[in-house]
Amino acid sequence: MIADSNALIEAKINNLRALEALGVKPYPYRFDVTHHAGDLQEKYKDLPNGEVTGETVRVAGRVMSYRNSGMFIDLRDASGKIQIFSHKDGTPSDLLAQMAHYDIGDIIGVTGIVRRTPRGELTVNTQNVEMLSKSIRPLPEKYHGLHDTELKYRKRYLDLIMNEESREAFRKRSQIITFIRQALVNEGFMEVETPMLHVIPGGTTAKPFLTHHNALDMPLYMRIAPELFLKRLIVGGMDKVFEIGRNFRNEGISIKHNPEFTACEIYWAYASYTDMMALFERVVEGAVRHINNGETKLTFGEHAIDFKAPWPRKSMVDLVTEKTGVDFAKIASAADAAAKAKEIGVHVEKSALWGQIVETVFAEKVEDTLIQPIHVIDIPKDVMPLAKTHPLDARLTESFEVYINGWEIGPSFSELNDPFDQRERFMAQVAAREAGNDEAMHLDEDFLESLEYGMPPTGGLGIGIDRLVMLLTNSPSIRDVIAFPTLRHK
RNA sequence: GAUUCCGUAGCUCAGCGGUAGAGCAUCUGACUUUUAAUCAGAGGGUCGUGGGUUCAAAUCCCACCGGGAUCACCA
Repeated sequence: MIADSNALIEAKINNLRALEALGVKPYPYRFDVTHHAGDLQEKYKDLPNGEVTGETVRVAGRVMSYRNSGMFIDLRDASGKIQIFSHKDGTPSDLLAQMAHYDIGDIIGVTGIVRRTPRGELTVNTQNVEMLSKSIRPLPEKYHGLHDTELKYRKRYLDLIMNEESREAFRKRSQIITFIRQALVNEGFMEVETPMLHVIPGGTTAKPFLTHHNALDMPLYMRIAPELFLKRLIVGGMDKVFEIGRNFRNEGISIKHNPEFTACEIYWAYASYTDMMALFERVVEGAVRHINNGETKLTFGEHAIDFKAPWPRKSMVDLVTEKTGVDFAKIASAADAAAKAKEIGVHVEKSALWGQIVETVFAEKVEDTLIQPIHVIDIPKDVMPLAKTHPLDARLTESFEVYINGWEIGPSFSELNDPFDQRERFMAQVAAREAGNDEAMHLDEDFLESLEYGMPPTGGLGIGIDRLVMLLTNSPSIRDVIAFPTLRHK
């Protein structure tokens, strides 16, 4: 019955059989929980040692520790821990006989009186205990928890049972997403859902996953970004929309990349990128305060990061100049730019455009130094095919990317709504694709048609939720904030 | 994809050419106001898999499987 049975599992099954022999049903249907451990800890935090309350509670959770032959049990639920006390003089003997067959890992429900022991531990004095689910597999080592990274990712439930840091990271993830959603709704944005199965993958440059619809007998791509559909909603008159959801990119896996990841994309009609910068700051600073006792300062690794807005705004070209001494704004041709890049030790492709060269130099020389939050603005048009041309420099766009801890947290721009300009940009992408760049965008005629009906001037914004959660939970790997990261099949 | 490190009991880890080890967990017993409970005893292993070198391999070499890290594309 158990695929990989061993002596430890057999011992627990023996306990299960012993309970059944005593008339206990090991997998009953429900239990009325009246209190949670964490709430009781909070409610009675000032209860003096040795005091007994008059409160009878019903708590349920997992047995994490079993001491003095079961007289003391540490019970943990989603909110925290509470001790269970069953003294032989105060507990019915038939109940004690059952409890002798309890194991660490079992899920039990306890009815009893709350007190604080003379040693200071908040405790429920047993009146009744019920087996709610018999565990038949051994838990990992109680002190060190589960360290093995592969096991943590493949059996996340064990990681969550054993490691408080993991529970905390996923609690905070939920709080961050809930905060962002609520903050946007409070500002009048409407949450929408757009397709994850795309006929044409669009909205960014990335390699897609390809799948197939049987009934329609046609290929479909998993979305790499929701952008083009959200803009269609803007065309349709939904002036403030956002979507929080999964994107899929068929690219390398790393400490900062998972093939499926969560992004929040926001579109705001009649706004421009400056409005989006302020919105970005409100949302992220607010999220930090929300999970950080109202404070804006957090530590990530060796860095102290202050999320307090406003964040500086510096153009990508100027940042490159500051770091390298080379002012690419004064270099007109791609060939000269490439030569200059080579001079300062940055390798660029022969076919690279001016904007691609600037971005490459930025990525190699500047990115890692941007620890405190900053808006890197006015990104070259060559690498931003969906952003409005900058009114003061046609080589640039009205755009920004937020960098924190040297990571790009999210891109944003004034959305290109000129259908003629957009068509030209798509054609440039098509040319790049034909020249061998398999990440270049596809031509999306249907999207162009929607722009031709007229899209208002619009600000757009994307936030990489996983990276934001990493930052806010001091998690060095994206796998620490994605419950079930993509792994090779074993 | 390249480079590099790791894989030993259910878990956390030692051992790194000469009989497979510890702690927790498990089992038996003691103990009944403990909290990494304690004390006494016991059981538990195809050292990731397959090949090779050697009198002898967990240990050295090669391949493969799985994982981590770094690098490249990318949020």
